[in-house]
Amino acid sequence: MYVVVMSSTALHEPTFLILAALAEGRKHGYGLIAEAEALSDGRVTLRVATLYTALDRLRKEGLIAPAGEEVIDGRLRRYYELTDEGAATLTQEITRMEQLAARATIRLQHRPGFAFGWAGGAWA
Amino acid sequence: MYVVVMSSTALHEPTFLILAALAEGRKHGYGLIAEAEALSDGRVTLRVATLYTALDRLRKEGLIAPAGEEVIDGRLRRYYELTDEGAATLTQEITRMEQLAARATIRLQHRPGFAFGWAGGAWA
DNA sequence: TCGATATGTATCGGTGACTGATGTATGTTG
DNA sequence: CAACATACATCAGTCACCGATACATATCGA
Repeated sequence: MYVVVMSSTALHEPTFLILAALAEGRKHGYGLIAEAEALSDGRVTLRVATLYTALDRLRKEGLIAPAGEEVIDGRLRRYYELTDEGAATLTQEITRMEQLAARATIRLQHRPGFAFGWAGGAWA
Repeated sequence: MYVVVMSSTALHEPTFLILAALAEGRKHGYGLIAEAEALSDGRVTLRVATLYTALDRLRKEGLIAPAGEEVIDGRLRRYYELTDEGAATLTQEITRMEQLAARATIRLQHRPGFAFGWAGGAWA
């Protein structure tokens, strides 16, 4: 009998951005930094310390896997790719975010004094 | 001249749930625990240590404010409510989550080997 | 009546993800 | 030739979260 392990703990933003950046295909460390910055409209700059510790952690968890090494212009690139489990985790995280965002939006619209989008929004 | 302070750091899930739970109106500590559990379909149980340290932090940051105390059945209830700044932060966080979720979804659909939803989904 | 459970507040110490600083090496640019 | 960009990596510190614990009152079942 199998037991499905539900981690259920929400991903932190840097971790989410790494998985999302890898969804398109394999990338190396510095490529991930650029992709995460693009994904967040320049809001988030992945720090190298965050990146490499996260890559190591995610690899141990089986969400990503090494996908070859190349030397470009004399510099080593270590590539990573999403595993099927990583893609599943990302999908689950997306669902969580969408659902929470939708529910929070509804509650905000029920907020006492909510202005309904126009100035001085009283019913009369 | 005003400078808009962009915190830009993503909220952690417990913190987000507290703000979202308060969006409807004022609530007290244990009410927030119940509401957070409902918001997350029972996935997240706010821990009291997390709750009270978060309430204190959010109050200092001006995102929430005390909203009265009552004694119900001999037990004290301390109520909190969202400030306008807290509502703005929550709105911003919702936008962030929706945008990242949408972009991650697109990248997942571009994933090498993506099955397009049907079994053995090859074109040939 | 008495222990267990639920409600309600709060603190302490530990864990883990993130981050600033720093290190090493090579290629490019002014 | 110095500065900068690319590319790898580690260490120590911070901070939100969390398990454990504490205290008080009300309720419920044996």
